[in-house]
Amino acid sequence: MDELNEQRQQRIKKLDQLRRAGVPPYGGRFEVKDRAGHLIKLHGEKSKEVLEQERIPCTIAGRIVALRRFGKAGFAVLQDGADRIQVYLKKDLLTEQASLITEQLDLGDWIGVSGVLFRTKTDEFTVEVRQLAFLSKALRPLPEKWHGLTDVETRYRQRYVDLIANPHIHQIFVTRSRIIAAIRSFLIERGFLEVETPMMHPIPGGAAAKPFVTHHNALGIDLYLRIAPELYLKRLIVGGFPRVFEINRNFRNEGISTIHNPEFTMLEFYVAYADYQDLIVLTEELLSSVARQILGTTVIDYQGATIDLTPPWRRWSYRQALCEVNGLDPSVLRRRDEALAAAKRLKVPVDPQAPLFKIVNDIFEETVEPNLQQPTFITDYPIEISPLARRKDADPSLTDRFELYIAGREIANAFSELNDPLDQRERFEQQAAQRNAGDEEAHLVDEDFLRALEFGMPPTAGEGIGIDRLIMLFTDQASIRDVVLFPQLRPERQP
RNA sequence: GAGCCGGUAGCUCAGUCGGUAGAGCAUCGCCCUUUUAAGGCGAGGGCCCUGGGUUCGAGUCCCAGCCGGCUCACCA
Repeated sequence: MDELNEQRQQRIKKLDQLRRAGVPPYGGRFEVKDRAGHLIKLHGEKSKEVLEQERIPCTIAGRIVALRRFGKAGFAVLQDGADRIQVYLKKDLLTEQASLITEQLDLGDWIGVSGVLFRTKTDEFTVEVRQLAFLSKALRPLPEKWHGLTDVETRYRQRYVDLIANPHIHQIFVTRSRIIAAIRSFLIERGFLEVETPMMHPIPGGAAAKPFVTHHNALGIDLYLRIAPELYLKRLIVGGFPRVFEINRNFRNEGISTIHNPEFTMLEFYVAYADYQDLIVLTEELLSSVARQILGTTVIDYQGATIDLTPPWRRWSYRQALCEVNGLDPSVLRRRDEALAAAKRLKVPVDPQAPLFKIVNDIFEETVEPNLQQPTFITDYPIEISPLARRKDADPSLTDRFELYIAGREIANAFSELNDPLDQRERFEQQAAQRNAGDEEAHLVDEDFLRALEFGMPPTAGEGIGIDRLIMLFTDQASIRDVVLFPQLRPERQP
């Protein structure tokens, strides 16, 4: 018999013993009157004498994560959410049935207890148990108490165990939830309406990416899991909602890495009558206020580097940044031969057949992006790589667009939206041509979206923020898998 | 997709030159009514990721594969 089976059998044996004693091993309702964290906050600082005098009753529940028994008494540590509290189980104070339950307890079991708060000889804040309810039996042992669970594969595959064994992981996901809640309330306070748009699209659009395909049987059509909500949110601006946002999943059928999960969470928001400059200010306010609210500071530590989110952040135009970082003459932006030569000199691998904008962009991504550690708005992107953005009035080869970089990564992408339906049709057609030329990620022509624009979309600015990467930044995590509860992995062999 | 690293008890890890598979925690038994990595004595527990090969003999060497991590490529 292998070891897991042996431990499982032992626990099933205890489960039977509970059942024979009339204790259901998988009980029903338990009236929790207190939370460990709240008790600690309210009474955790009180002295032994004060606690003895006040005799504060309490009723809590949780999972047993530590058990120290000696003869006719023992201590258990209950995990209640993010908090742990010690309980004292003394035979003299318990009913016969409760004593019997105590004898059958294992690490991992769930119990509910009622008792009185006190302080032990060693000054530990503790519940002296008078009543004990058995709530649920764990058949599998918890990971080792000292090292916990560290095997990354098991941590991701069995996140439930990771969350039990590693309180700091638990905390990351609490923080994640708080950040998203803070973003949501920031936007709602500013008059945004939260909406939900389709996850299944007949035509994937709003980003350059490879989609997942699925099939609807009754309709007899293929559908695509959305790569972005953008085109639907803009339809809503056309429909007359002046401020909308959506926080939801996007799906992209591409590689997996420390910064890519096939499904990831995206915030997109759209503001009618505004332009991308307004969004620069809004983004500074949003991220710095969330940082203050959740982390208590706008100066954060990310993977050993200090990042200052105190506004204002640097604004740097795409072309200027490219030339300044590499000491290039602006003529490289106009002449393909010069751009190729610059790429070669800078050791940026480029396709010699590629068009000018592609060569320039490759140089940009290779040389500028990784150096943008402090928050930086890169503005005025070329039109060829911005098929949904409005042209700059002063220079129609550029767009009213910015991307926000922090810690060398793109965190946000925003622009004044293209609301000219005729220009949008031309851009789609250019994209379609790029697609025919072999670019699988170029946009498809979305006739219904064009129809919507023809009904008239007010001037609008829109932005997308990658929530997972933002959470990584705010929780100092190097891998997206550590901020996504159930990251995508290859299926394991049936356990 | 490529390169590098890893996979040994439930967990965390050792395993030398190829020679009967080890520790701590966990589990089981006994002792113990204020411990906190409780303690003491004793015991059980292994598909060494999978499949081939070399060898008298493979956890160890070779080949192929599976799973994971990191780096790179693509991307947000």
